[in-house]
Amino acid sequence: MYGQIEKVISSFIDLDEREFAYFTSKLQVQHLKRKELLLVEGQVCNNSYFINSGCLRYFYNVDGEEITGQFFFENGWYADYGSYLSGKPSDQNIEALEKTELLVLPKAALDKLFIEIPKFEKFGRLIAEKAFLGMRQYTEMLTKQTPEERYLNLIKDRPKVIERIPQHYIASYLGIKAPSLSRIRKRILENK
Amino acid sequence: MYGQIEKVISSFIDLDEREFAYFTSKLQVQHLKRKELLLVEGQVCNNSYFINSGCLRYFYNVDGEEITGQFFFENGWYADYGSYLSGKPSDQNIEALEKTELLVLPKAALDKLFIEIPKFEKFGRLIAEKAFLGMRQYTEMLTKQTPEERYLNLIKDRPKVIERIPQHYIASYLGIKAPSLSRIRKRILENK
DNA sequence: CGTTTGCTTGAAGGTCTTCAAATGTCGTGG
DNA sequence: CCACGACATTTGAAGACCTTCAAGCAAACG
Repeated sequence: MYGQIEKVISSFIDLDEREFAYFTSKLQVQHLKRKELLLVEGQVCNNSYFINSGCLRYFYNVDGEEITGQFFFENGWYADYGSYLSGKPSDQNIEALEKTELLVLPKAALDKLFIEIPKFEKFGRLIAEKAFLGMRQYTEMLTKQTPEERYLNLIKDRPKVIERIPQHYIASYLGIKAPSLSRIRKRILENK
Repeated sequence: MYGQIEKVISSFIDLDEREFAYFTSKLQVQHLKRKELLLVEGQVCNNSYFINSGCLRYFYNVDGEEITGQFFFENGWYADYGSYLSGKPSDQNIEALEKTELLVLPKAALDKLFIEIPKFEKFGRLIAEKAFLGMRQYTEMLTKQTPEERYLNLIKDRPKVIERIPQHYIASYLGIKAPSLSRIRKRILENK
């Protein structure tokens, strides 16, 4: 039931058996169907989620058009950090792209863990640091690389995205439109 | 000498007088002239910096061209988080745009504080969370807004940038070239 | 007061977008 | 398990916006 979460937590902090059992006692399982929404714009994100299986994407709306911000796969964490931290309504939507199983960690539970087991404060810091670095990397990708370079690097660095995600979502994630990505793929094939 | 740093720290965690004195005992003062470099690509960032006065910008090179990533003003913090956390060489350069006074907090000192005064672990988490939100906001600005919207919002949200930073750095920060920003400004003036 | 640095402007060129239509693929219900 | 329908991808043509290159002008630092 608790999949790989112990391994993932252990890569951040050392917990003994009792602490881990206490931690898992806070978790709930949640299932999502393909295309089901986990969070809708306007709601407050009061949980963080560990992905046991499946995958999620988050997106936001600009002039009625969806922009995809990121994809999350099994053994990853998701929360709308902005809403989660501030308690304000989210401007994100989060959607399951496949049948997905989540472990839900309510904010109240994690806040309590920060106090009861101070090691978790470090866990919180490391998660935030990692989130920051991921976001910076994404930003630099958008500013440093041409669309074609972005796509080639995505193939190299995150093949899961190429294999499992519909192309028009990938295009949006790369900052271009679906027809442009299609033409980029054609160009790459022709130059091989 | 320690300017506003006490106030800024207090907004994150509560320290008593002794703890704060212990904290400041770790700090060193550093002065930079206009255009002086604080960190050069390839060096490891082993400090974090509190800005007493002046301002900094960080930039990185892409095909010989400088891209400006962010500006930092008095009472702000700066560190190249990527290099700081990993111990790997930085790919950033950091430059003083004005005569600048810094308080230097060595990484070793902060790591020691995490252990000696556990409250600092929370400080570290809050700083990381804030850094993440700032980076996400910047990314969404780049993806959601047109160049003209970005410039208008910058005027509204961060007038200091408009007043104190040369225009071609602002252009780079907004993801466009200097001549384009110049034309945007012209367009705005004409439509008033 | 000179020299460096930054800003503006024009013309030409490139790349992505838009719009639209045709083709292809995949998931679901029968 | 098949067939249908919805959704996704590809492609063409035209257009928009930013960039490039280059030159002239303005401003500001020392």
